Amino acid sequence: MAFEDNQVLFGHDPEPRLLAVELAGPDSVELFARAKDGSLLRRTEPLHPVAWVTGSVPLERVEYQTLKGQEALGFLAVCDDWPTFTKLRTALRDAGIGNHAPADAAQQFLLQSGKTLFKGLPYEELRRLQVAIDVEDEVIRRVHLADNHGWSSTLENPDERALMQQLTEAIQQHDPDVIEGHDLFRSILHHIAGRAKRVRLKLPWGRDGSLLASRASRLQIAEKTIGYPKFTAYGRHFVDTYVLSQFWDVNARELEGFGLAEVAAHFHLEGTPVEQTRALADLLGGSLYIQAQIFPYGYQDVVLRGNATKIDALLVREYFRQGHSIPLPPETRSFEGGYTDIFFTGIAHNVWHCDVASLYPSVMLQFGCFPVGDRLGIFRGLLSDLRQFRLEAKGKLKQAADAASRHYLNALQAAFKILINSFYGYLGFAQGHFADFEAASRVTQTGRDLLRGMVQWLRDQNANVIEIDTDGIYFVPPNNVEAIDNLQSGLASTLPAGIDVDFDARYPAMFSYKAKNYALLTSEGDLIIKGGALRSRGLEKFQRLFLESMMRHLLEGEGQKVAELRADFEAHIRARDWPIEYLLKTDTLQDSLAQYSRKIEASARNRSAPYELALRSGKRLQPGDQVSYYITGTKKSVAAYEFAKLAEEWTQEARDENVEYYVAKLNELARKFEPFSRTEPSTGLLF
DNA sequence: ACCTGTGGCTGATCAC
DNA sequence: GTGATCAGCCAC
Repeated sequence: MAFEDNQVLFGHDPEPRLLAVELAGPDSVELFARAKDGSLLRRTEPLHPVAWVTGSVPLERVEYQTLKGQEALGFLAVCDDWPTFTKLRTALRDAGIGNHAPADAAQQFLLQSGKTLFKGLPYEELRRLQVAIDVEDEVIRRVHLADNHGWSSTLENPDERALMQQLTEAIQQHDPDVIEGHDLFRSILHHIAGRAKRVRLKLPWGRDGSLLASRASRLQIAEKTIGYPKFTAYGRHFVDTYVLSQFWDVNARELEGFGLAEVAAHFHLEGTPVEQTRALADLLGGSLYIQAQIFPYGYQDVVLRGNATKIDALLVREYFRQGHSIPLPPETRSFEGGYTDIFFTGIAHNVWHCDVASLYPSVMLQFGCFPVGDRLGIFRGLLSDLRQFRLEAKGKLKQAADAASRHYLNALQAAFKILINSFYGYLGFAQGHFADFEAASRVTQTGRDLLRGMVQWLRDQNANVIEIDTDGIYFVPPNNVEAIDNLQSGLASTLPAGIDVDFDARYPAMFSYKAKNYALLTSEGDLIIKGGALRSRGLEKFQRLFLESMMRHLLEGEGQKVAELRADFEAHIRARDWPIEYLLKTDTLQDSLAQYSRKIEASARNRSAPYELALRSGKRLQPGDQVSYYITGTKKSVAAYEFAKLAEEWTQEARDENVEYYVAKLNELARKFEPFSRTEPSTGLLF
């Protein structure tokens, strides 16, 4: 059976080639689909929005159904139409009645029908339009367009109003399913909508001729909350490659900045901005196209919603299909996480790494850590199927001959991986209806126990354990050939069934600094640096470069060269002959400027340079925006927020960077690592 | 309006 | 100076 036939995962209605769902009338949605001959199909279907409720409020045109089981959200309120649904939501809130009432029509329809977008529609058949704009003095001068079938065009018109009119016509004529752009929401569409309003031009970008619309929204990406205007156009999806880049970097942490030029350079993408945008969307968006076939959300929302939320929607869809009640999200409580420890700091040689293959998913399945409220066992079934599917997809990927199926299978396995890895997080997700903090706690407890057992076993074999973090161990193997031969099988035999350990890498040398902070030298001579203290973007570039060179010296047994390195860096700072980029600090704003000011007013936070600069310069910066700055003055101790200047204020002529301040920083850094460069060139005695 | 989790390190600021 | 606190970023 193909994975696509799994109805819990891909939905219980296999209707193929759907493109979009939109609310078309009070009680109907319009469905868009791509016919095999390439034409656009449209039809309407009825929609009766539903809400899950703990009790009822009397309201006309609302009918209540009793759901199976004993969970708190035990009734389904079925509304005649959308206005009634809106009234119901208000009434429920006013009456303080617990409920779950998804306020998105496409989600409602997809959830109820079991349909999803894009099933059986090859990625290439999606009509994607890429947009970029040239802005000079706040005025839009040119619009660059391209699509995924080889067409491209640049619109240019000194009359801005006419230019945007041309753009609108191009969109209507080209009729894309997806509009892609880099910083599409916060920059491109924001500009276009702003300018259009100014010149009193309407933007009928919808497939029914309706106008481009927007509302303020926020995006949670790891520790960052990014404010943005969420634009919508009827029958189309907006995909922002800036957002894709942000999500990608949560795991990679490799991007210095998030502008198109920087991101494209990082991925070695050639061509014009629109071509780079398309390439980025292809590179980072593959799994989202699969996700759209799985989750009851529009494509645009699949991109913008969090993984735990999407898993919740899968569970709710299946409970709806079975007419079963669902729990309210449980009361939150904190719980302990992974086991992290460090047993040796300094330089070690011949370092091995082993880790437990997908620790948390394995623990959940082998130790039965599942949501207590999931009476139908959907969570367990999904997780177990997904694991199986991912293995199968990877197997097929190995055998796939043509590029298109390789691309598809790779996207498929990537989507499965993302989902699998989100299941543990879902257990501790405060808004998850089936969240279970006890279960989450058992998962991590079991993980910690397993790791402790592994560490003890390795020590019993006379291995030297250096550092561990959650599911992996760095260690120096015993000095005994037979013991080494049996290390992997021996360790494996101590572990429970279903818990597999991989010995996945060996390194000639490791610099172990602090927990979650270390550097590895590969046998190819590459340096792998981990941890905020050693490679954070919060550090100035010269500090990162110093650390990198220093660690290379340490790992290559040339610690004596570090003193020279420090002197060289100091000379450059004093000579002021580095580009200013070496001295810039770049911070990402988390608060809005107004929030910052309020907090300062209330003494709820300290002053900080990037916010002060943003306020002083009058720039309208939002959460998620980055500010690059350097420190001026002459004394080594200065309050950064008083002496900071924006990067763009710096000039070659003035060169007013604070030399003493940066030299002091360099010396502080060198001093911190000085003990490690004094270590004798290793004789292997350390391990 | 939106949200997957915990653990750990560092620099900046500020009260003492 | 020192310690506490916050913000930011990173590992898994």
